[in-house]
This record gives sequence, structure tokens and C-alpha cells, in this order.
Amino acid sequence: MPTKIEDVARRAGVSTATVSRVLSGKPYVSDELRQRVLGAVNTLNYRPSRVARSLRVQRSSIIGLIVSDIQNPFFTAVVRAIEDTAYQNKFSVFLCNSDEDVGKETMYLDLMLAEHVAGVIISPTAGMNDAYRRLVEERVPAVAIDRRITNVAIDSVLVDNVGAARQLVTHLIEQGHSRIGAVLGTPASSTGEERLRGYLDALHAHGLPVEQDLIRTGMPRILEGHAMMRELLQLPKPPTAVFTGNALLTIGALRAIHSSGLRFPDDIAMAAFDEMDWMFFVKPALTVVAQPTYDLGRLAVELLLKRMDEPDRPIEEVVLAAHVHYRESSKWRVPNANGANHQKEG
Amino acid sequence: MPTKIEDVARRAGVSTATVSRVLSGKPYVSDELRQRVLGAVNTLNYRPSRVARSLRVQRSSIIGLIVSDIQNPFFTAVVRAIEDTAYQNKFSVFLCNSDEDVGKETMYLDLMLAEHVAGVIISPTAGMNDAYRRLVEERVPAVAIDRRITNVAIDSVLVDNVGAARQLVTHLIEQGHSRIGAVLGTPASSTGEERLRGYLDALHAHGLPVEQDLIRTGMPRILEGHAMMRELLQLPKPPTAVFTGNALLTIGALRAIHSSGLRFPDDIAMAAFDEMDWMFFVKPALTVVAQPTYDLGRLAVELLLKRMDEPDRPIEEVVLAAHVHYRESSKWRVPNANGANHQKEG
DNA sequence: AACAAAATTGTAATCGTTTTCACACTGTCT
DNA sequence: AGACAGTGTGAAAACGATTACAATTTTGTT
Repeated sequence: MPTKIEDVARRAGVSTATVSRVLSGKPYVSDELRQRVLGAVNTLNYRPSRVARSLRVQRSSIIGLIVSDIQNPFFTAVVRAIEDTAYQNKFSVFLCNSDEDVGKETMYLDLMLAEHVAGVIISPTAGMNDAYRRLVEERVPAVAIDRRITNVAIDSVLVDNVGAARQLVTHLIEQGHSRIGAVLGTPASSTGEERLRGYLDALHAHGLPVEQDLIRTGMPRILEGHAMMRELLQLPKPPTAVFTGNALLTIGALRAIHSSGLRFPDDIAMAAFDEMDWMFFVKPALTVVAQPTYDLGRLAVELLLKRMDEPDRPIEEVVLAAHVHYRESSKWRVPNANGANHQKEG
Repeated sequence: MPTKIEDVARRAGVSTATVSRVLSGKPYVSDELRQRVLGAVNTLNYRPSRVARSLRVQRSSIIGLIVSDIQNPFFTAVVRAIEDTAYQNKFSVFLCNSDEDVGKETMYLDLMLAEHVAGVIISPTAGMNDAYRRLVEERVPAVAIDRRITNVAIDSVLVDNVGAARQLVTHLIEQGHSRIGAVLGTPASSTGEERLRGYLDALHAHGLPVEQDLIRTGMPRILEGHAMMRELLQLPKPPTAVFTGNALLTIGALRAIHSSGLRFPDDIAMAAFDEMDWMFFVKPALTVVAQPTYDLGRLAVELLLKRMDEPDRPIEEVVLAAHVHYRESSKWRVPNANGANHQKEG
């Protein structure tokens, strides 16, 4: 029932080759035939089958996008940017949610290969996965976003996590804290690992001891963030400040703090990763590092397009800076009787 | 370079037909050949081209999903449910973001038709669009979610917006309010229209006058919500309560209220659509109607699957109830000198 | 006018599957 | 022995586009 190129050709009294040429804007078609073809296309309301086209030309105009958590506002912002940029370049996006599950991620990557997507953008769930290797073996253009792939070298656009975390924690230290809790994503992902490293860097630089009890890692989700924060608060000697490593963990931690009736910065100081829409409502205002979500997404697409054009260009790794917003939640803290609080000037 | 079915056939010493039969679990293949084929598939690491398959069988195992705003947490929750359910049924999801733009929506629908998706789930930007008609003309299984399509009859899964809005506004009235502002999405979408209708119903039922000045509609986004709420607050005689019609509008309205230094429920009462992750933090707690997001998504996929099996079954329209959480933001209000406040018992 | 080069057009092969059809080989039942 | 119903297998025809190649016409150059 769907009209095919042959129907159009018949109606316009030309060959399918000509129709194809007209439709793909190729040269060497007389104006007269072009008009006839266009007319036929119009009256028949013909839309070429992308499937057939993909089969023939061995690539599609679809960008496969795999994010690790579609409910994380950080990723939806990035998705938004990717979608916009892809759209501007006549590509469309095939989005999947790996849900931080390596099995699901592998399955979706396989699907995309089988589907002959033009390229893949992925926020990897783990540093390595054989499926990533297959990607480069089959020479499918691919870009990693947000997290690093250690398995194999591919283009990536990342954020300076170490630097941002170090800044945030340094700031807490300068505000007089020495026992700083960390609620982080699993170190299996580069973001988790790097944000932890930034935290440790800051402690070391100020000669502060590292207390393993104060460092919690887990799946970067609200529930886990809540649990980790509660554990920290139930410690015999709880931290006087906390650093949270992602939007969802921050929500969870806020919930835990909130339900124990504590308030920052006086009961506990806080500095978090990721700015969110509704944060204006958190009082006192939360010190956060805002990640360049839109640029991240835009650059990922641009890198992907570049690699499609030049498959053999050298691997490129873009690292974006994040911007810290210093606000009240981490303000100078009056030392209280609560614990040993090595006061430093800020 | 990618291995094709022919390579497998050659290596196993059989015909491509046999390979295909083995791979799709068809009967009439001897155990011996089956083993040989499976072995060859394994050593060659063969993955059949979905594109070729789609072309041949004239359908894919992809569900196309078009949402009107990927940054709206209501939709991401629904997307999550759709993804999960699709995955369980061996379908994968091709997600696009129409961004409340009819042009973009049309373009994506066309793309999906051209891509021969197995079915389409869509949250329509407007009540009618010729592209919807094409969907049924070409007999592509389709389900509308959240919003109604008036153009043409298709399966849909909706929420009882009129009822939920009526409940919310009735509650405000019972708490003593008679001048209730409304910050709603554009009435071009059924959600906007129905939530407005619920609001009006409640007013009429209590014999309260409708003041056009108190009713604001616009794009359901944060910016617009903020602007509409600010306009309401700047009215010579501002409302004593406000009803917001969607998650993003609620955030915008909250921001406007927050920045004018007002507090609910005393300065202004509030009741909103959509529960969000972080709302525990809003104090006093916000009265909201929680939509059944997960069920919405799950049912959409189930309806779609049913229609794939039985293309001629009667159109089904599922309407889900939403659940109101009564909290402090709308509590009984001490009448003040501010305006004519027809007191009713609550 | 003669010839080369460029512009138009069509024929048919191709992309990688699935599936129809034909054929061959079993048994089983008259 | 012949007919018949399964089984098991492969050859080849789809599916709907693109494009290499060839054939033809037009244009440009001497």
C-alpha cells in the first residue's frame, strides 16, 4: 500500500533512477523531468523508505544515544542539547536508557550496531565493556560523554570533575571544616572515581586526614543517596560538612538531612554537584557546581559529525570546566561543641 | 566487513535459508545442521542486519515515542515506564522530543513512518495534526498518552484531568478561598483544556464568579509559569490561592512566589499538578495531585502491543485516576483584610 | 563540419535478510 | 506397488531504495 519509488516513476513517466536523483538533489536532471517528478511525489504523497535506503547506502541518519539514567536531570539537559544539535544537522536521535545496567547497555549497543546507526553517543555505565571495543572494530563513529571509557580510545567530551570536586571541597575546608562527608557515585564510573579523587586531593593539600567512614559510594540514585547520607548522620561522630557527587545523590542527601531536622550551614554544611531547576527554593541556598550541560551535548554531536566526515582523524578528548556557585549552604561556620573542628582561616 | 548471513551459511556448509530458519527458531531443521549453524554464528560473531530484516518483513521491533518535553519530569517518568515495559517485551524505543512544536512533531512522525516502526506512542502537542491521520491511514499502531487527539480516533491512555483539577480547586474553595488564580498550559492541548474545565466546574458548583483576569494560560514551561504567576501577583487585587496545571508551571510559579517573598498558605495558598522528587523540601508542604506516571507508560505499551496483534479491535481509551495529596500549602486560611473573602466552611 | 566533452536518461545490479516454491527423502497406509 | 503426508533442504524471488554503467543527446571547440 505505501507508495514506492516505482509508482512515482511510472506516474512521472521516468525511471526510478531519475526519481532518486531528483529526490537526493543530484545534478544531471533536466528541469522538466524534475518538475514532473516533484509533481508526482506530491500528488502521491510519497515518502521514501528509510529502511531500504539504509540497507542500500549502508548507513542511516540516526544517531544512537544511550544514557545511563533518563530520570537524572543532568542527563535530560544533555539529551535536550544533543537532540537540538542533531536536529539542526538533519539527524535524528534514537534514545535508550541503560539504567546503569551493563547488560542493558550491551544489548542496546548491539541493537544500534544491528540497526546501522550513523553514530553512537553514550554515557558509559562502566569504564570498560567489550561492546565498546566492538564499536571501534566495526568503525562506527562514537563519542563518550560525561564518563570516560578506559577500554579503548574514543572521542569523548567530559567535565573537569577532579577540579570541580577539589574546588568544592577546598571551599568547605576553607570555611573551617575538617571532617567532610562524601556521598558519591560508584568509583567504577569515571565520574565517581574522579570526584572522589578531587575530594582526596583537597584533603591532602590541606594536610587533613582521610577517614574512610566519611566516604560513601553507591549507585548514583536518590534512594542510595538518601541511605548513604543517613549512615553518615548516624555515625558516632558525624561529619560537619558533606559533599554530594551528583544531582540524584544530592536530592537523596537533602531528604535525609531534612528528615533529621538539621539545617545548613549551621548543623551541617553542604556543597553539591549539579544545579537543578528548583534549587532556588532550597533555603539557605545550596553551594553547587553547575555543569555545562548544553555545551556537553552540543560538542558531543559536533565531535560525532567530525568523525563521520574524517574517520581517521586523531582521537579527541574535550574537557569542559564546570562553574562553582558559592552560596549560603557552605558559609563560614561557627565552631560548636560537636567535634574536633580544626579551625582554618577562610 | 560485517559478517553476513551468507558467510555463516558458507562456513556451516548450508544455505542461507537454513541459517535464517535456525536463527528465527523455525521448525524443520535437523539437529545436526542446527548445531553447525549455531557454531558458525558463534565463531563469526554474526549479528543479523536489522535493516535488511525490516525491509524484508516490512516491520521492525522498534517503538517510536514522541514526547512533548523531555525536560518535564512527568514525561521522563512516563518514558521510564515505557522503556521498561518495551524492553520486557523485546521491543526497543526510539525517543524524540517534539518540544511542543507541531512542525517538529510532524517531522518526527514522518520519520517514524519512513523508518517503519512497529508502533508509535505520542504525547500530542495539539489536538489535531494531519500527521495523526496519516498514522491511521497507513495502519500504523499508535497510542496517544496524556493528551487527547481529536482529529481521528486512536487508542489512548489519559488521566482524569477534569476530576483531579476539580478536586484540587474544590479543596481550595472549601478552605475558604473564592479568588483562585489558575496557571495553566495552553487550552490547545487537552490537558490544558481539561484542567481549566475542572477549575471552572469547581467554581460553578460553588456559585463562585469566574474572573478572566485570574486565569492565565501559556506554554507549559518554567519560564511561562513564572511570568504568569508574576502577572497574577501584580494584579491590583491578586488571588488568595493559586492552582498550577503542570510540573514545570509549578516550578515557575513557586519561583515567582518565592521571589516576591510571599509564603503559603498564609500569603497565598497553593495546589498543584504533579508530584516531584524534591518536593519534600518545599515548606510548608505542597498540596499536589500525583499522576499515575508508571501505569500510564505501562498501559500505553500494552495497548500498543494489543493493537499490533489485533489491528481491528475497537479503539480503547483508558482513563486513569490521579491521587490528591492534601498538605499544608492549601490549609485553612485566616481571612485577612486583603480582599473580599467569602468564607465557607471546610 | 568534425570531434570531444558534458549533460541526460535508463537498465540492471546491489544492499542482507526472509520466505515461497520445488525437490528429495523418509515412512505409513492402502 | 503406489499414494500420501510429513520432514529437511536449497535456489531464487522478493523487500525498496541507490548507483555504476552504458546509451543517448546536447553543447562546445576547433
